[in-house]
Amino acid sequence: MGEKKVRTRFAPSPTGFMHVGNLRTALYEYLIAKSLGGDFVLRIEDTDQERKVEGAVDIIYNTLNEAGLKHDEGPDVGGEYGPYVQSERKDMYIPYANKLIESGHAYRCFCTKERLDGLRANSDDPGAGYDRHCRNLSDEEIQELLDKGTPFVIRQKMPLEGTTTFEDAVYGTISVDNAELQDQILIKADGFPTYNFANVIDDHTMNITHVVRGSEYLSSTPKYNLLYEAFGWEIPTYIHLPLIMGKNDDGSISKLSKRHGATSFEDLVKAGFLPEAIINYIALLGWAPKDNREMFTLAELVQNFAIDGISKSPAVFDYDKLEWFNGEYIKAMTTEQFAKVAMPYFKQALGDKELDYVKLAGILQQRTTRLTQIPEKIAFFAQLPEYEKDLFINKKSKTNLDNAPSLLKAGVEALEALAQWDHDTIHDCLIGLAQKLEVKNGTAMWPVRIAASGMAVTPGGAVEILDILGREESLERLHKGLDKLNGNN
RNA sequence: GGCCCGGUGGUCAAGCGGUUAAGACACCGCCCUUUCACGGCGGUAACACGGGUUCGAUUCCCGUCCGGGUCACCA
Repeated sequence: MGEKKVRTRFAPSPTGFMHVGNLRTALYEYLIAKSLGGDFVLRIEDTDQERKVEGAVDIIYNTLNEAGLKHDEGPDVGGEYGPYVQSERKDMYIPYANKLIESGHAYRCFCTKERLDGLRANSDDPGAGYDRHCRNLSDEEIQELLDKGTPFVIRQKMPLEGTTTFEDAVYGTISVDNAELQDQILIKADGFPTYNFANVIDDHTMNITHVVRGSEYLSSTPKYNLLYEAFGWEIPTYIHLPLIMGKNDDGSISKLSKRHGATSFEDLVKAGFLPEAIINYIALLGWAPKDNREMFTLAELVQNFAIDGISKSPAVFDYDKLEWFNGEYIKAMTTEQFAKVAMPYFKQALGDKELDYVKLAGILQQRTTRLTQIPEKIAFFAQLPEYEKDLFINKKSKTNLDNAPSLLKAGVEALEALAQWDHDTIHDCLIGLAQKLEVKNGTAMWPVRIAASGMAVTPGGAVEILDILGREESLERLHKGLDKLNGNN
């Protein structure tokens, strides 16, 4: 008799984007399943017909795919517990709800939406809820309403006293007074189940062993438990995750949401972050390994993940740290790999201009932390920007407007005499020049780099820039610089 | 407001009765250097507060304060 196979599920509702909080939940669900040799299933929770968004399901597939979180079962890959879309399971829920009515754990509520709204409006208690008006209708009353075709919802009949207690794998034992629990709706007037009800039915019928979700569900978990108990079903292992928070403009902190900037996976990718870096970073938002390690591939996370490493306290999403991770991932790539992911950004800055992209990638790789930084860093390759003479002044390099003209002139002459134009030749030429003039390397290099780029800060030094620019364009730019220094321009 | 959860540097986070309270990001210096980066070295900075329990509390208990979550025919 082996243990039951571990099964976790990611159950997003198709809202049109994948929030990082959801992605992190999906990641942990994946890691828990895989680290325990189990299955990770995808279920689409689309019971809210009013909120349907076209194409939203594809975004879920794409994100999971780009993130590498491969699901074992789901609407697209199938499985023996289908269907995996809740709207397609619609007919399953009502019989279960009726069973609850029969056993006295639920009842029909004929109250109108207007009455409910009025209830809230007339109360000064912000926590006021449903007054259980229909909880004790007589059989005759119910039959009469039914005969008239009055629309109704099905509500869960909560115990009026006592407490409900459950165990959470990260938060421990949690008890709530039953009196706190609302008679929540199980089946809506349109016949669709609410999220809370569908979840329990689906998790049970799909044999989910570990229910992993954000800690915002902590306080509604007793309601779930009561449902499991009413059906006599085995209660799954609960694993609630600490929330991911965002910093507001005023410095306060709240649950990460749209107002905190780029908070969907897509936004982040658009902002120049690599999927691997995003995954690595969010894995550490709420979980820490036994040792001090920070860099993890997905496969390494599977090997190292442990539920007892999950934290209880909320974590603030830190873009700086994400950016650091991104830089590390960029540096870890081969130059060819980097050139490949950077290509769209090269094109964006350079248009049709043909340069040696691998060389370009070589000088950019060590100084790029976000792909989107690339265009502005290399725009000067496409066109020499307008620049001020003052750029030739640099204290550290000991250059100024007095010595720059002769320095640059000597540089141009030396470079023009070159039989070959490649990195090493240019390098030796300029170093040799510095020696001949008895100045620091930097003193000879500075005016050349400025004239070649028109920028105070560039990726790569004078040698690299000249090499990439090529002989003709380099010399042309250097002459322009000379003219500028000599006041002919 | 009721209920639930949390509280170690600015941020992430080790720690699980005895430590000079790790590490990472960010920040600040210095070094390296043809600019900026990268890299190397070093630095500033934390156990929310008050009571207990204990020989001894960051660690255990209680209270206070602070923060967050939740109270929908949303998920």
